[in-house]
Amino acid sequence: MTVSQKASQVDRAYGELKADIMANRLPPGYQAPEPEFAIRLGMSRTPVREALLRLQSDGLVELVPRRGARVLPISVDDMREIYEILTVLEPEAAVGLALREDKQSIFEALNPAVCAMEQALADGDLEAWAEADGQFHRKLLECHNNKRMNDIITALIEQSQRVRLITLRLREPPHRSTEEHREILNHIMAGRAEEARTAFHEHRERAAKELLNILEDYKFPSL
Amino acid sequence: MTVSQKASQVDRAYGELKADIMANRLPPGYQAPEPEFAIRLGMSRTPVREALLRLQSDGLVELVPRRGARVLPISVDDMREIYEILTVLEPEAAVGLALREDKQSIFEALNPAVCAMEQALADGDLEAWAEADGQFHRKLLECHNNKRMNDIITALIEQSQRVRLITLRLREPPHRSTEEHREILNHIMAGRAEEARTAFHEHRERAAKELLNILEDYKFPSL
DNA sequence: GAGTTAATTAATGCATGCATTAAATTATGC
DNA sequence: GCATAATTTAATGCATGCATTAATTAACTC
Repeated sequence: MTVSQKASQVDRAYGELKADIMANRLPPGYQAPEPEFAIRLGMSRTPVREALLRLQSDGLVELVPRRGARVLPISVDDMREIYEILTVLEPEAAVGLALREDKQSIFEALNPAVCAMEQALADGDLEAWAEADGQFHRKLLECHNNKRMNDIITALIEQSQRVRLITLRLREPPHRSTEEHREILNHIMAGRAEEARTAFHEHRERAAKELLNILEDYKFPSL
Repeated sequence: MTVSQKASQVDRAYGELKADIMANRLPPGYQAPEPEFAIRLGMSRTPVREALLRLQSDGLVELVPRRGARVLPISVDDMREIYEILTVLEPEAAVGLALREDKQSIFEALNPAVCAMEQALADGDLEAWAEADGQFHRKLLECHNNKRMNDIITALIEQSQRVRLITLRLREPPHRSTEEHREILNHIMAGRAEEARTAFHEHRERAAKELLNILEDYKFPSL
């Protein structure tokens, strides 16, 4: 059994604030002094501050001297930054998997996610699709044994999560994207490392372009 | 003039500890409880803890519950992780520069560093060479406008800094490496994006192999 | 009324104290 | 002796208090 590490106040604060931010309950731009968060969470400033510092290093929040913490908005430029990194790092992880021996475990980790995407697409369930998509990317990283890369990518995805949530409904049903995932998995399983890289790279590139277009079209002030 | 933001205790603690770690005055594996650092630095636990948290998110230190903070050793596997990321990210930054319009400012930023490397090599001054090398990589990132990428790479380089310091003397004079830098700069200036990427990629790959070989040959327990 | 200065308010940085609880140490039983 | 239990020690998590200082508001002069 998991030794349910009774969560510290810091963990609670971090978890709740992060969840609130990601779900847009604490919208981008929201700003409040530490004491306010402390009251809201029913604890003293000390653990709250530590949680805010973590969120800051996650890139979700900014601590502005004298004015408290501000939930960071995400601009088009931020998305560009994020996608530039994702488009080279994730494909590299895929390459790593393609070169691995124990393909079976990889398949077991990734195939369910791809199947779930296909199913969700057929059902027209966008939420489920997004969840499965996230699953695929998380599992892929998990299989690739590079903790640092995993952490980096995870943080970037979390930063861009809110934008993706919003744009999810503004785009066409993700047929293409779903196929690409299947294709990437096939390349990995067949050990075609460079093909896997290219496919993944194009996948992210296309996604990035699509997203940036939407953002520019709709002229979101900041998200 | 710069409004010399009087440094907070946290900044001081962070700065000193980081410097001590990077210079191996606090050697990898060194572990001490928070109060000890506090005494050493002549301040209370509060700012020390915050500094340690920062160092933890930098990947230089680990906070072990009940046993204080431990300076993280770097293993061969860590170096692999780090170089896997660097070998794809930095070349991407070089591509970015190769595609830029304002080549002049790029040249002005990077050329001095390459010249310094060439000079230091001629002088047989390894320290100066390493410094110039660092300079080149820092400037390159600075020119490329991707703050996130900059932060990520900087953190990774800092993590591996100590190892590089040690291995610096165990390798051949860096003729090849110096030439590669010149070559990369030439590609960037000529707008040959993909060539810049390849050259940089190979540069990092070679450096990584060299380093990993040394580490394996000398069987460093952990650094 | 505009601009300046004084007074007030409140956020933060840091120190400190204390309860909790894990480690370490000592004592105890077999 | 060795294993276990009891005791002591000490690190940490968190709350709190206070001095400092930036923002804000009020007062005041011209």
